[in-house]
Amino acid sequence: MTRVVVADDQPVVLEGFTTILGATSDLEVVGTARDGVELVTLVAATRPDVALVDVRMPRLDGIAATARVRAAHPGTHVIVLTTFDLDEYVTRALEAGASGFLLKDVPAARLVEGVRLVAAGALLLGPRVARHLLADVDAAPRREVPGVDRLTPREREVLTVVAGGLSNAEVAAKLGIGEQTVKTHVSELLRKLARRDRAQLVVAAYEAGVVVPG
Amino acid sequence: MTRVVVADDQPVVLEGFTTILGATSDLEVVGTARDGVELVTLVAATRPDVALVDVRMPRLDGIAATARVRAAHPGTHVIVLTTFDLDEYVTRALEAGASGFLLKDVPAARLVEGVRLVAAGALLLGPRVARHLLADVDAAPRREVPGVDRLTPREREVLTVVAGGLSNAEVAAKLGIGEQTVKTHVSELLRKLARRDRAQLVVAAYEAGVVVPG
DNA sequence: AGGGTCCTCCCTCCTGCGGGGGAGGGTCCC
DNA sequence: GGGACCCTCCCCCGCAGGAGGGAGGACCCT
Repeated sequence: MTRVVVADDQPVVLEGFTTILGATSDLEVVGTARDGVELVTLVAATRPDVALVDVRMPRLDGIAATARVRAAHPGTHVIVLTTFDLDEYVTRALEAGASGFLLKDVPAARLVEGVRLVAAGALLLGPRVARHLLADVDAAPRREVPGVDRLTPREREVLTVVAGGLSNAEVAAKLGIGEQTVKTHVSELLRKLARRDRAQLVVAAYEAGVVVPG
Repeated sequence: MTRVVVADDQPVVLEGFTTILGATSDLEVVGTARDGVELVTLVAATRPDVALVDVRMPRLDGIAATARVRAAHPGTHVIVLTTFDLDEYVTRALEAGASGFLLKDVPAARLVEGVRLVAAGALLLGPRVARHLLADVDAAPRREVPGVDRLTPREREVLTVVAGGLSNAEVAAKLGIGEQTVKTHVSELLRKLARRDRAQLVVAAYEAGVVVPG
């Protein structure tokens, strides 16, 4: 059962969302709030899986409320509700820890699906927001690790898994190949990246940005 | 009715996804492909709403196939299928125009929900991918590593050096102590941080922010 | 049709690593 | 004085990890 709270200053919106979510067997609305302050208190009291939060609210707006909720209760994923798909809210909301956006006139089916996916930890964005975000990805800070560019796709994949701290046998199981094959890939990684053992391989992976901490 | 095609070189995957999607009333699998070239032809012929595409395929890989599909038919939204939700394919796939990622062992319900949302134009990312993309936006979210606060000063020091990829003998030389002593500290680190080997210790160090890449 | 790359898997050999013990000396504080 | 830590060092032992080979099949490009 996924537990949800809804925050909006418009009673009609509150009513609508509660009705839709309450009609779904695996979703449950455990509370509603009419402003940001109420929301923060409500989340602290009910510890919901998902919070639907309007951007525009009295006393404490949706962005600030999202930041407080995320800071105090990381287990609660926030979906920001907007009337229009305004880009300027998007970045700030994401920085505040929001997991997704929905328009207030979203079809019932999509609302339900979105809540479920966000509860599972997914990030849910509209198409325009996506492009906006991708611009930042290109600026990802990576250190030059000599040899990473000469890795084959499979080797890169193995590196990622090894960098998670898995043993050869575990890597083999995860990739569905033999342990001997993993050893071959690892040896090749050590040679190409000029490292000595898998611990140094983990270091190289973090330096190269193949994995990101956090 | 949402029309879907599936592309994967593994018949079992093809079969599984087709069965799941076919059992849903508003989804319809209108074709399958075993490699990228087949996929491009299939999309041109059927104009589906969503294409589920494996990253690893013969002849034309999933990334390249995605780029061609998106260029020729922007109305078709692509979901990339991966074994992991965080690997070197993610960024390239998004640049190629993919709308989302799903693990091959995704639960049926989430698969169906994901397909519907992507068909509607949403961007769908897993939790780890989301963090990856938000790495530059989000302000360095240091993960809580249980036990790191119970380390003695010397242990913390050893951890930092070990996280540099040094062997026990090298750590000993660097700290001016015996190798046996280093082993004792390392064993203690493994125990307190609940890790198995020094590779996992390196991971823990990066997660805890004891060392910082870049 | 052939050369090159990649992925896959097999073998032997040996070292470094980590588990599981024990033990002495140092400081600090009760 | 007697704990309670912390740092230091020692032994034995089993094993995963890595070196150094070889080999077959699939694919790609020319």
